[in-house]
Amino acid sequence: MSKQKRPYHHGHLAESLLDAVDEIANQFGLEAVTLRACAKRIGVSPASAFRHYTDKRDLMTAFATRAINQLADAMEAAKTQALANDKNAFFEVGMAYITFALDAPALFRAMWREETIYAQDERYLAAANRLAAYLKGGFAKTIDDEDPGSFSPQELLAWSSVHGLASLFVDGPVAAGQSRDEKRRRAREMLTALMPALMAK
Amino acid sequence: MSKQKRPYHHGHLAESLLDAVDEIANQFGLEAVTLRACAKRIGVSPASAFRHYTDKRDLMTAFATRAINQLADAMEAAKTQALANDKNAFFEVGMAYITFALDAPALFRAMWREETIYAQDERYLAAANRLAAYLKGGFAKTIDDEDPGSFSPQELLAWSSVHGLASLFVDGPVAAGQSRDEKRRRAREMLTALMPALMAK
DNA sequence: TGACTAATGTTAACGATGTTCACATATAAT
DNA sequence: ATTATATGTGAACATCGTTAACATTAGTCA
Repeated sequence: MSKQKRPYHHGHLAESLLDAVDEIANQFGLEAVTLRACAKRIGVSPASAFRHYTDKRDLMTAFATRAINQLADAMEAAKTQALANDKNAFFEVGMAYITFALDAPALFRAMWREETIYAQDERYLAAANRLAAYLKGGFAKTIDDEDPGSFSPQELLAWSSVHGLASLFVDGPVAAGQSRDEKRRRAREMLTALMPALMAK
Repeated sequence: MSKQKRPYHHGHLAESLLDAVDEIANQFGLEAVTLRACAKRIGVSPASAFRHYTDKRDLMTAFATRAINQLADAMEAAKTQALANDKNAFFEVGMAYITFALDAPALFRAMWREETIYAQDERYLAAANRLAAYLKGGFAKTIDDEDPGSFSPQELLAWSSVHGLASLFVDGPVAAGQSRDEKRRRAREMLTALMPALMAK
Protein backbone atom coordinates (compact mmCIF):
# COMPACT_ATOMS: atom_id res chain seq x y z
CA MET A 1 0.00 0.00 0.00
CA SER A 2 1.05 3.55 -0.52
CA LYS A 3 2.57 4.48 2.78
CA GLN A 4 4.25 7.25 0.71
CA LYS A 5 5.47 9.49 3.48
CA ARG A 6 5.99 12.85 1.82
CA PRO A 7 9.27 14.56 2.51
CA TYR A 8 9.15 17.62 4.67
CA HIS A 9 10.31 19.78 1.82
CA HIS A 10 8.27 19.81 -1.33
CA GLY A 11 11.01 20.77 -3.71
CA HIS A 12 9.17 22.64 -6.43
CA LEU A 13 6.57 24.51 -4.46
CA ALA A 14 6.79 27.78 -6.36
CA GLU A 15 6.02 26.13 -9.68
CA SER A 16 3.56 23.64 -8.22
CA LEU A 17 1.58 26.53 -6.82
CA LEU A 18 1.32 28.00 -10.29
CA ASP A 19 0.08 24.64 -11.55
CA ALA A 20 -2.49 24.57 -8.78
CA VAL A 21 -3.70 28.06 -9.70
CA ASP A 22 -3.95 26.91 -13.29
CA GLU A 23 -5.99 23.83 -12.49
CA ILE A 24 -8.35 25.53 -10.07
CA ALA A 25 -8.84 28.51 -12.38
CA ASN A 26 -9.58 26.24 -15.32
CA GLN A 27 -11.93 23.98 -13.40
CA PHE A 28 -13.75 26.39 -11.10
CA GLY A 29 -12.94 29.87 -12.33
CA LEU A 30 -10.57 32.61 -11.29
CA GLU A 31 -12.67 33.60 -8.29
CA ALA A 32 -12.26 30.12 -6.84
CA VAL A 33 -8.49 30.48 -6.72
CA THR A 34 -7.61 30.62 -3.07
CA LEU A 35 -4.25 30.28 -1.39
CA ARG A 36 -5.64 27.62 0.91
CA ALA A 37 -7.20 25.65 -1.94
CA CYS A 38 -3.93 25.76 -3.86
CA ALA A 39 -1.99 24.59 -0.81
CA LYS A 40 -4.42 21.80 -0.10
CA ARG A 41 -4.26 20.56 -3.66
CA ILE A 42 -0.50 20.25 -3.38
CA GLY A 43 -0.72 18.74 0.07
CA VAL A 44 1.10 21.53 1.79
CA SER A 45 0.21 24.02 4.50
CA PRO A 46 -1.42 27.33 3.53
CA ALA A 47 1.39 29.37 5.00
CA SER A 48 4.07 27.72 2.90
CA ALA A 49 3.14 29.85 -0.09
CA PHE A 50 4.61 32.88 1.61
CA ARG A 51 8.11 31.42 1.43
CA HIS A 52 7.94 31.82 -2.34
CA TYR A 53 5.53 34.69 -2.92
CA THR A 54 5.21 37.79 -0.81
CA ASP A 55 1.51 38.07 -1.51
CA LYS A 56 -1.39 36.37 -3.16
CA ARG A 57 -1.06 39.23 -5.60
CA ASP A 58 2.55 38.29 -6.19
CA LEU A 59 1.50 34.72 -6.95
CA MET A 60 -1.17 35.94 -9.32
CA THR A 61 1.39 38.15 -11.02
CA ALA A 62 3.63 35.16 -11.63
CA PHE A 63 0.64 33.22 -12.88
CA ALA A 64 -0.42 36.02 -15.23
CA THR A 65 3.14 36.20 -16.51
CA ARG A 66 3.21 32.50 -17.23
CA ALA A 67 -0.17 32.67 -18.94
CA ILE A 68 0.96 35.52 -21.19
CA ASN A 69 4.03 33.55 -22.15
CA GLN A 70 1.88 30.54 -22.96
CA LEU A 71 -0.28 32.71 -25.18
CA ALA A 72 2.83 34.17 -26.80
CA ASP A 73 4.07 30.63 -27.45
CA ALA A 74 0.81 29.75 -29.16
CA MET A 75 1.04 32.90 -31.27
CA GLU A 76 4.60 32.16 -32.23
CA ALA A 77 3.66 28.65 -33.28
CA ALA A 78 0.76 30.00 -35.32
CA LYS A 79 3.02 32.48 -37.05
CA THR A 80 5.64 29.87 -37.87
CA GLN A 81 3.05 27.52 -39.27
CA ALA A 82 1.40 30.26 -41.26
CA LEU A 83 4.66 31.27 -42.87
CA ALA A 84 5.45 27.65 -43.69
CA ASN A 85 2.05 27.18 -45.31
CA ASP A 86 2.07 30.53 -47.06
CA LYS A 87 -0.93 31.82 -45.15
CA ASN A 88 -1.65 35.26 -43.76
CA ALA A 89 0.48 35.43 -40.62
CA PHE A 90 -1.52 38.14 -38.87
CA PHE A 91 -4.74 36.29 -39.47
CA GLU A 92 -3.40 33.10 -37.91
CA VAL A 93 -1.75 34.89 -35.01
CA GLY A 94 -4.97 36.72 -34.27
CA MET A 95 -6.92 33.48 -34.40
CA ALA A 96 -4.43 31.91 -31.99
CA TYR A 97 -5.01 34.82 -29.60
CA ILE A 98 -8.78 34.48 -29.74
CA THR A 99 -8.70 30.70 -29.60
CA PHE A 100 -6.55 30.78 -26.50
CA ALA A 101 -9.09 33.02 -24.81
CA LEU A 102 -11.92 30.68 -25.80
CA ASP A 103 -10.14 27.56 -24.55
CA ALA A 104 -8.78 29.00 -21.31
CA PRO A 105 -10.97 31.95 -20.35
CA ALA A 106 -9.76 31.97 -16.76
CA LEU A 107 -6.14 32.27 -17.88
CA PHE A 108 -7.07 35.01 -20.29
CA ARG A 109 -8.83 36.91 -17.53
CA ALA A 110 -5.91 36.47 -15.16
CA MET A 111 -3.54 38.06 -17.67
CA TRP A 112 -5.27 41.41 -17.62
CA ARG A 113 -6.54 41.83 -14.08
CA GLU A 114 -4.64 44.97 -13.25
CA GLU A 115 -6.11 45.28 -9.78
CA THR A 116 -5.14 41.80 -8.66
CA ILE A 117 -1.58 41.69 -9.98
CA TYR A 118 1.50 43.88 -9.75
CA ALA A 119 1.26 45.23 -13.27
CA GLN A 120 4.57 47.05 -13.03
CA ASP A 121 6.43 43.81 -12.27
CA GLU A 122 9.46 43.42 -14.53
CA ARG A 123 8.79 39.88 -15.70
CA TYR A 124 5.13 40.62 -16.26
CA LEU A 125 5.98 43.63 -18.40
CA ALA A 126 8.59 41.61 -20.27
CA ALA A 127 6.02 38.95 -21.09
CA ALA A 128 3.52 41.58 -22.20
CA ASN A 129 6.15 43.14 -24.44
CA ARG A 130 6.99 39.78 -25.91
CA LEU A 131 3.34 39.23 -26.69
CA ALA A 132 3.06 42.65 -28.24
CA ALA A 133 6.12 41.94 -30.36
CA TYR A 134 4.63 38.71 -31.73
CA LEU A 135 1.43 40.55 -32.45
CA LYS A 136 3.30 43.16 -34.44
CA GLY A 137 5.54 40.54 -36.01
CA GLY A 138 2.43 38.64 -36.99
CA PHE A 139 1.47 41.21 -39.55
CA ALA A 140 4.91 42.46 -40.40
CA LYS A 141 4.17 41.21 -43.88
CA THR A 142 0.75 42.73 -44.00
CA ILE A 143 1.42 46.29 -43.02
CA ASP A 144 4.66 48.18 -43.23
CA ASP A 145 6.09 48.95 -39.84
CA GLU A 146 8.29 51.99 -39.89
CA ASP A 147 8.28 52.43 -36.12
CA PRO A 148 9.28 49.17 -34.44
CA GLY A 149 9.47 50.68 -30.98
CA SER A 150 5.90 51.78 -30.48
CA PHE A 151 2.55 50.97 -31.96
CA SER A 152 1.33 52.57 -35.14
CA PRO A 153 -2.39 53.30 -35.32
CA GLN A 154 -2.85 50.26 -37.52
CA GLU A 155 -0.97 48.01 -35.14
CA LEU A 156 -2.99 49.34 -32.25
CA LEU A 157 -6.12 48.69 -34.25
CA ALA A 158 -5.03 45.14 -34.94
CA TRP A 159 -4.31 44.38 -31.30
CA SER A 160 -7.44 46.14 -30.12
CA SER A 161 -9.80 44.27 -32.40
CA VAL A 162 -8.29 40.89 -31.59
CA HIS A 163 -8.15 41.63 -27.89
CA GLY A 164 -11.59 43.18 -27.94
CA LEU A 165 -13.29 40.23 -29.57
CA ALA A 166 -11.54 37.83 -27.22
CA SER A 167 -12.71 39.93 -24.27
CA LEU A 168 -16.27 40.18 -25.56
CA PHE A 169 -16.37 36.41 -26.05
CA VAL A 170 -14.98 35.72 -22.59
CA ASP A 171 -16.62 38.41 -20.47
CA GLY A 172 -19.18 40.00 -22.73
CA PRO A 173 -22.57 39.15 -24.14
CA VAL A 174 -21.32 38.42 -27.66
CA ALA A 175 -22.18 35.01 -29.08
CA ALA A 176 -22.95 33.88 -25.55
CA GLY A 177 -24.82 30.69 -26.29
CA GLN A 178 -22.85 29.64 -29.31
CA SER A 179 -20.31 26.89 -29.78
CA ARG A 180 -16.57 27.26 -29.92
CA ASP A 181 -16.53 26.60 -33.65
CA GLU A 182 -19.26 29.13 -34.26
CA LYS A 183 -17.33 31.72 -32.29
CA ARG A 184 -14.18 30.99 -34.22
CA ARG A 185 -16.13 31.39 -37.43
CA ARG A 186 -17.29 34.83 -36.31
CA ALA A 187 -13.72 35.67 -35.40
CA ARG A 188 -12.53 34.75 -38.89
CA GLU A 189 -15.24 36.93 -40.37
CA MET A 190 -14.23 39.83 -38.20
CA LEU A 191 -10.57 39.46 -39.09
CA THR A 192 -11.48 39.33 -42.74
CA ALA A 193 -13.47 42.52 -42.35
CA LEU A 194 -10.46 44.09 -40.68
CA MET A 195 -8.07 43.42 -43.56
CA PRO A 196 -8.94 46.47 -45.68
CA ALA A 197 -7.91 48.72 -42.78
CA LEU A 198 -4.56 46.97 -42.45
CA MET A 199 -3.88 47.06 -46.19
CA ALA A 200 -4.64 50.75 -46.52
CA LYS A 201 -1.63 52.89 -47.17
CA MET B 1 -25.91 70.84 16.84
CA SER B 2 -26.68 67.91 14.65
CA LYS B 3 -28.35 65.49 16.99
CA GLN B 4 -29.71 64.04 13.72
CA LYS B 5 -31.15 60.81 15.00
CA ARG B 6 -31.38 58.63 11.92
CA PRO B 7 -34.66 56.85 11.40
CA TYR B 8 -34.64 53.10 11.80
CA HIS B 9 -35.46 52.63 8.14
CA HIS B 10 -33.16 54.13 5.59
CA GLY B 11 -35.65 54.50 2.80
CA HIS B 12 -33.53 54.14 -0.30
CA LEU B 13 -31.06 51.52 0.75
CA ALA B 14 -31.01 49.60 -2.51
CA GLU B 15 -30.01 52.63 -4.53
CA SER B 16 -27.76 54.07 -1.83
CA LEU B 17 -25.80 50.83 -1.83
CA LEU B 18 -25.22 51.23 -5.54
CA ASP B 19 -23.97 54.76 -4.91
CA ALA B 20 -21.64 53.43 -2.22
CA VAL B 21 -20.26 50.82 -4.60
CA ASP B 22 -19.74 53.55 -7.15
CA GLU B 23 -17.86 55.81 -4.78
CA ILE B 24 -15.67 53.11 -3.29
CA ALA B 25 -14.90 51.62 -6.69
CA ASN B 26 -13.97 55.01 -8.09
CA GLN B 27 -11.85 56.02 -5.12
CA PHE B 28 -10.18 52.77 -4.13
CA GLY B 29 -10.79 50.34 -6.97
CA LEU B 30 -13.15 47.47 -7.58
CA GLU B 31 -11.30 45.11 -5.25
CA ALA B 32 -11.92 47.46 -2.35
CA VAL B 33 -15.68 47.16 -2.75
CA THR B 34 -16.86 45.28 0.28
CA LEU B 35 -20.37 44.82 1.63
CA ARG B 36 -19.23 46.00 5.03
CA ALA B 37 -17.50 49.08 3.64
CA CYS B 38 -20.59 49.98 1.63
CA ALA B 39 -22.83 49.54 4.67
CA LYS B 40 -20.54 51.61 6.86
CA ARG B 41 -20.45 54.44 4.34
CA ILE B 42 -24.23 54.61 4.39
CA GLY B 43 -24.35 54.23 8.14
CA VAL B 44 -26.24 50.98 8.13
CA SER B 45 -25.51 47.48 9.37
CA PRO B 46 -23.71 45.03 7.06
CA ALA B 47 -26.58 42.58 7.12
CA SER B 48 -29.08 45.09 5.83
CA ALA B 49 -27.86 44.68 2.29
CA PHE B 50 -29.36 41.20 2.17
CA ARG B 51 -32.88 42.61 2.40
CA HIS B 52 -32.38 44.11 -1.06
CA TYR B 53 -29.85 41.85 -2.75
CA THR B 54 -29.63 38.12 -2.36
CA ASP B 55 -25.87 38.18 -2.78
CA LYS B 56 -22.90 40.41 -3.14
CA ARG B 57 -22.93 39.09 -6.68
CA ASP B 58 -26.51 40.26 -7.06
CA LEU B 59 -25.49 43.75 -5.90
CA MET B 60 -22.59 43.79 -8.31
CA THR B 61 -24.95 42.72 -11.09
CA ALA B 62 -27.20 45.68 -10.37
CA PHE B 63 -24.17 47.92 -10.26
CA ALA B 64 -22.84 46.60 -13.57
CA THR B 65 -26.28 47.12 -15.09
CA ARG B 66 -26.37 50.72 -13.93
CA ALA B 67 -22.85 51.32 -15.21
CA ILE B 68 -23.72 49.93 -18.63
CA ASN B 69 -26.74 52.18 -18.79
CA GLN B 70 -24.59 55.18 -17.86
CA LEU B 71 -22.20 54.30 -20.65
CA ALA B 72 -25.10 53.87 -23.03
CA ASP B 73 -26.37 57.31 -22.01
CA ALA B 74 -23.00 58.84 -22.78
CA MET B 75 -22.96 57.11 -26.14
CA GLU B 76 -26.45 58.29 -26.94
CA ALA B 77 -25.50 61.86 -26.09
CA ALA B 78 -22.41 61.60 -28.27
CA LYS B 79 -24.43 60.31 -31.15
CA THR B 80 -27.04 63.05 -30.85
CA GLN B 81 -24.39 65.73 -30.71
CA ALA B 82 -22.51 64.23 -33.63
CA LEU B 83 -25.60 64.19 -35.80
CA ALA B 84 -26.38 67.78 -34.84
CA ASN B 85 -22.86 68.92 -35.74
CA ASP B 86 -22.68 66.80 -38.87
CA LYS B 87 -19.83 64.71 -37.57
CA ASN B 88 -19.14 61.01 -37.95
CA ALA B 89 -21.53 59.40 -35.48
CA PHE B 90 -19.65 56.14 -35.07
CA PHE B 91 -16.43 57.99 -34.44
CA GLU B 92 -17.94 60.05 -31.65
CA VAL B 93 -19.82 57.12 -30.12
CA GLY B 94 -16.62 55.09 -30.08
CA MET B 95 -14.75 57.96 -28.46
CA ALA B 96 -17.47 58.21 -25.83
CA TYR B 97 -17.04 54.50 -25.10
CA ILE B 98 -13.28 54.78 -24.71
CA THR B 99 -13.45 58.03 -22.78
CA PHE B 100 -15.87 56.51 -20.31
CA ALA B 101 -13.42 53.68 -19.69
CA LEU B 102 -10.58 56.15 -19.17
CA ASP B 103 -12.53 58.31 -16.74
CA ALA B 104 -14.15 55.52 -14.74
CA PRO B 105 -11.98 52.43 -15.12
CA ALA B 106 -13.50 50.70 -12.11
CA LEU B 107 -16.98 51.05 -13.55
CA PHE B 108 -15.79 49.80 -16.89
CA ARG B 109 -14.23 46.76 -15.24
CA ALA B 110 -17.35 46.07 -13.22
CA MET B 111 -19.46 45.93 -16.39
CA TRP B 112 -17.66 42.95 -17.82
CA ARG B 113 -16.71 40.81 -14.84
CA GLU B 114 -18.59 37.70 -15.80
CA GLU B 115 -17.42 35.72 -12.78
CA THR B 116 -18.57 38.27 -10.22
CA ILE B 117 -22.00 39.06 -11.62
CA TYR B 118 -25.03 37.08 -12.76
CA ALA B 119 -24.44 37.61 -16.44
CA GLN B 120 -27.72 35.97 -17.41
CA ASP B 121 -29.72 38.47 -15.35
CA GLU B 122 -32.55 39.96 -17.37
CA ARG B 123 -31.87 43.60 -16.64
CA TYR B 124 -28.16 43.17 -17.18
CA LEU B 125 -28.75 41.58 -20.56
CA ALA B 126 -31.24 44.30 -21.45
CA ALA B 127 -28.67 46.98 -20.64
CA ALA B 128 -26.03 45.17 -22.67
CA ASN B 129 -28.41 44.93 -25.60
CA ARG B 130 -29.21 48.60 -25.32
CA LEU B 131 -25.52 49.39 -25.41
CA ALA B 132 -25.02 47.15 -28.40
CA ALA B 133 -27.89 48.85 -30.16
CA TYR B 134 -26.37 52.30 -29.67
CA LEU B 135 -23.07 50.98 -30.92
CA LYS B 136 -24.72 49.70 -34.06
CA GLY B 137 -26.87 52.80 -34.35
CA GLY B 138 -23.74 54.88 -34.04
CA PHE B 139 -22.52 53.85 -37.42
CA ALA B 140 -25.82 53.20 -39.04
CA LYS B 141 -24.86 55.96 -41.42
CA THR B 142 -21.40 54.61 -41.99
CA ILE B 143 -22.10 51.04 -42.91
CA ASP B 144 -25.28 49.56 -44.25
CA ASP B 145 -26.97 47.30 -41.76
CA GLU B 146 -29.07 44.69 -43.47
CA ASP B 147 -29.39 42.50 -40.40
CA PRO B 148 -30.56 44.58 -37.41
CA GLY B 149 -31.00 41.57 -35.17
CA SER B 150 -27.44 40.29 -34.96
CA PHE B 151 -24.01 41.67 -35.57
CA SER B 152 -22.48 41.76 -38.99
CA PRO B 153 -18.74 41.13 -39.21
CA GLN B 154 -18.16 44.85 -39.62
CA GLU B 155 -20.30 45.71 -36.62
CA LEU B 156 -18.50 43.12 -34.56
CA LEU B 157 -15.23 44.57 -35.74
CA ALA B 158 -16.31 48.04 -34.71
CA TRP B 159 -17.38 46.97 -31.24
CA SER B 160 -14.33 44.78 -30.80
CA SER B 161 -11.81 47.47 -31.66
CA VAL B 162 -13.46 50.08 -29.47
CA HIS B 163 -13.91 47.64 -26.60
CA GLY B 164 -10.44 46.23 -27.09
CA LEU B 165 -8.67 49.56 -26.95
CA ALA B 166 -10.67 50.57 -23.90
CA SER B 167 -9.71 47.30 -22.23
CA LEU B 168 -6.05 47.62 -23.16
CA PHE B 169 -5.99 51.13 -21.77
CA VAL B 170 -7.69 50.11 -18.56
CA ASP B 171 -6.19 46.69 -17.85
CA GLY B 172 -3.39 46.33 -20.34
CA PRO B 173 0.08 47.68 -20.90
CA VAL B 174 -0.88 50.04 -23.72
CA ALA B 175 0.03 53.71 -23.24
CA ALA B 176 0.46 52.96 -19.56
CA GLY B 177 2.32 56.06 -18.51
CA GLN B 178 0.60 58.49 -20.80
CA SER B 179 -1.95 61.18 -20.10
CA ARG B 180 -5.66 61.01 -20.72
CA ASP B 181 -5.38 63.38 -23.65
CA GLU B 182 -2.57 61.41 -25.17
CA LYS B 183 -4.59 58.22 -24.87
CA ARG B 184 -7.58 59.88 -26.49
CA ARG B 185 -5.35 61.04 -29.31
CA ARG B 186 -4.21 57.47 -29.88
CA ALA B 187 -7.83 56.37 -29.80
CA ARG B 188 -8.73 58.87 -32.50
CA GLU B 189 -5.87 57.62 -34.61
CA MET B 190 -7.00 54.05 -34.21
CA LEU B 191 -10.57 54.89 -35.10
CA THR B 192 -9.36 56.74 -38.16
CA ALA B 193 -7.33 53.71 -39.18
CA LEU B 194 -10.45 51.60 -38.75
CA MET B 195 -12.59 53.61 -41.14
CA PRO B 196 -11.48 51.94 -44.38
CA ALA B 197 -12.69 48.61 -43.04
CA LEU B 198 -16.11 50.04 -42.20
CA MET B 199 -16.47 51.77 -45.55
CA ALA B 200 -15.59 48.69 -47.56
CA LYS B 201 -18.50 47.19 -49.38
C1' DT C 1 32.43 13.70 9.28
C1' DG C 2 30.06 17.05 12.18
C1' DA C 3 28.39 21.67 13.42
C1' DC C 4 26.61 25.87 12.14
C1' DT C 5 23.56 28.53 8.93
C1' DA C 6 20.12 29.38 5.70
C1' DA C 7 16.15 27.74 3.38
C1' DT C 8 11.82 25.71 3.52
C1' DG C 9 7.58 23.93 5.67
C1' DT C 10 4.07 23.73 9.88
C1' DT C 11 0.96 25.13 13.49
C1' DA C 12 -1.79 28.34 15.70
C1' DA C 13 -3.54 32.53 15.74
C1' DC C 14 -5.42 37.30 14.01
C1' DG C 15 -8.54 40.54 11.68
C1' DA C 16 -11.60 41.01 7.75
C1' DT C 17 -15.07 39.14 4.68
C1' DG C 18 -19.69 37.17 3.05
C1' DT C 19 -23.57 35.23 5.00
C1' DT C 20 -27.27 33.58 8.25
C1' DC C 21 -30.50 33.64 12.04
C1' DA C 22 -33.13 35.32 15.73
C1' DC C 23 -34.78 39.58 16.95
C1' DA C 24 -36.27 44.72 16.74
C1' DT C 25 -38.73 48.33 14.59
C1' DA C 26 -41.38 50.67 11.32
C1' DT C 27 -44.93 50.72 7.58
C1' DA C 28 -49.18 48.93 5.31
C1' DA C 29 -53.46 46.57 5.36
C1' DT C 30 -57.53 45.10 7.49
C1' DA D 1 -56.41 49.52 16.70
C1' DT D 2 -54.66 45.28 15.53
C1' DT D 3 -52.20 42.50 12.62
C1' DA D 4 -49.12 41.30 8.86
C1' DT D 5 -45.28 42.52 6.15
C1' DA D 6 -41.20 44.94 5.04
C1' DT D 7 -36.95 46.60 6.53
C1' DG D 8 -32.90 47.11 9.67
C1' DT D 9 -29.82 45.13 13.79
C1' DG D 10 -26.60 42.21 16.51
C1' DA D 11 -24.26 38.24 17.25
C1' DA D 12 -22.45 34.41 15.37
C1' DC D 13 -20.05 31.15 11.70
C1' DA D 14 -16.90 29.42 8.23
C1' DT D 15 -13.48 30.98 5.13
C1' DC D 16 -9.97 33.98 3.52
C1' DG D 17 -5.18 36.29 3.49
C1' DT D 18 -1.55 36.94 6.50
C1' DT D 19 1.81 36.65 10.39
C1' DA D 20 4.78 34.84 14.09
C1' DA D 21 7.02 31.29 16.51
C1' DC D 22 8.63 26.91 15.83
C1' DA D 23 10.28 22.44 13.23
C1' DT D 24 12.79 20.15 9.75
C1' DT D 25 15.84 19.75 6.09
C1' DA D 26 19.66 21.17 2.86
C1' DG D 27 24.00 23.55 2.19
C1' DT D 28 28.51 25.15 3.72
C1' DC D 29 32.68 24.74 5.62
C1' DA D 30 35.77 23.41 9.59
